[in-house]
Amino acid sequence: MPEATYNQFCPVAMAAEILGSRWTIVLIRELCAGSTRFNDLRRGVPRMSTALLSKRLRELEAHGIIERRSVEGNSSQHEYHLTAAGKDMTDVIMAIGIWGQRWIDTELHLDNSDPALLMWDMRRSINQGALPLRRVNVQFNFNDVARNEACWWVVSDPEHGVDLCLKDPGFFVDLYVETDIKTMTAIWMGLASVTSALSNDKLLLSGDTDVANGMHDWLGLSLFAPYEKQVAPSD
Amino acid sequence: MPEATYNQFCPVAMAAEILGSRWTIVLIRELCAGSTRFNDLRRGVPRMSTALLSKRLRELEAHGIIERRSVEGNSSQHEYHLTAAGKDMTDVIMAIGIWGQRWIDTELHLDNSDPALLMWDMRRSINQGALPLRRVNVQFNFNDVARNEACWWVVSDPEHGVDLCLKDPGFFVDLYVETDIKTMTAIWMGLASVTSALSNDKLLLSGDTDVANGMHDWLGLSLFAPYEKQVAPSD
DNA sequence: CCGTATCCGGGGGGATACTG
DNA sequence: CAGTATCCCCCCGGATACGG
Repeated sequence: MPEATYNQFCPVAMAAEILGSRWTIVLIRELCAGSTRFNDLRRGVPRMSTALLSKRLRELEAHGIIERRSVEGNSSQHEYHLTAAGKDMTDVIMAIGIWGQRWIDTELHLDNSDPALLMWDMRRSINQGALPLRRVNVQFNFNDVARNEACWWVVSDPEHGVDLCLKDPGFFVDLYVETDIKTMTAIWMGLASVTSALSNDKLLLSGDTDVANGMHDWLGLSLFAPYEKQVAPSD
Repeated sequence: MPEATYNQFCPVAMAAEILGSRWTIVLIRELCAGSTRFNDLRRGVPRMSTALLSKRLRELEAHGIIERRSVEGNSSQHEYHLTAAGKDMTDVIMAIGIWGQRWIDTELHLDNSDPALLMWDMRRSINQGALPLRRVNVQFNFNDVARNEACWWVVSDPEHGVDLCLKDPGFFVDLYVETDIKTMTAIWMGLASVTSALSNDKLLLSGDTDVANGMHDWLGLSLFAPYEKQVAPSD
């Protein structure tokens, strides 16, 4: 945090002194999305070093945006929770995200999309209510991604929530999803639909027909998917 | 602008790559407030070097947020206008400002408030409709500010708009406003009222009674004044 | 799992001077 | 008025290794 402050009384400038440092906005987004544990936060900001993450968390705490709590029973475990001020920051994050969704040309960013991050975000928005009332295991295969990050399992269990695995959990696979990372990202961001990707042969579903047909329901999208892009894509 | 990008497809992260560099948020605020000329922008971000201002303007242009136009008749004069994308950024600036107004403790910032910046902001929000339909000249005296920035004249003319002068324009003075910089800033930010400052003897008005009595009307406040602070001030 | 400590390079950006 | 040009320091933040 630069003590080289803007020296302005304007609330925008004062808030900008917090938001202006690298990674802070993205980190707050991850906190607003619900992550509370250090390693969960890491998954949402994978390219941020642990040292910097730790530093930013202390800064946010000092600014009264988050609160650090010990997990009961284990004093070396901690959780980071948004304060009232932090929850109120959701409005800021949404405004920023809506602007980005509407005005930033995405082509470039789609190409080097990180599968781990995509799956981490997708996991969070899976709509269990649209899945059968039993354990459902969906295997995602990305055909254009390095082998060690190409295959993911999303296990939805009415009792345990949704789990994301990079190792085969060994369960029966209800649905196989085969696609490339760019298509999957575009769908999740609301720039393409399951239906259109299927008819383009960019997306292949095999397995349980009901689960396959319901994909556009149980696959929740990005919070910003509803906001239509206002600029034409570059290609 | 760091090419060291966040490498995330999330719209929040993509927008944060623009907003995250120093001064950018404050500069966009000034653009949203209506400044279009280089030197007008400077007055809104007085501590920013011209070199950096120029650089940021080029970046904003590259991002499609502003458009640089030549002033007709003089090709060496330029104006910076928000594009549609830039105008849409107003929502982001408002969200940030509202958050700042509600949650940031202002005490520290009020103390080193810059009178030039305050007057520049105040000038913009003067409500001419609440002033007599003639030229009105209000002289502000700050009793705790270095001599060369202590005295300002605000000249409102129905035909020419509102002008701000640091040199005596020589007109008859309709109203003298005597106060300290902290009080004036607090009033403009909505943290104090003209009435309360008068009764505290922090503010002294002399001259035309009508203009004095109407001050809380013609003195428009900060855009963020209506939003109530959610945290108790530190002192 | 949950961080801290330390090193170190690159560049962001402040200051100053100068031009058309 | 509207910027460029240049210097150069400092510190942000990436990388790596290590402790509880």
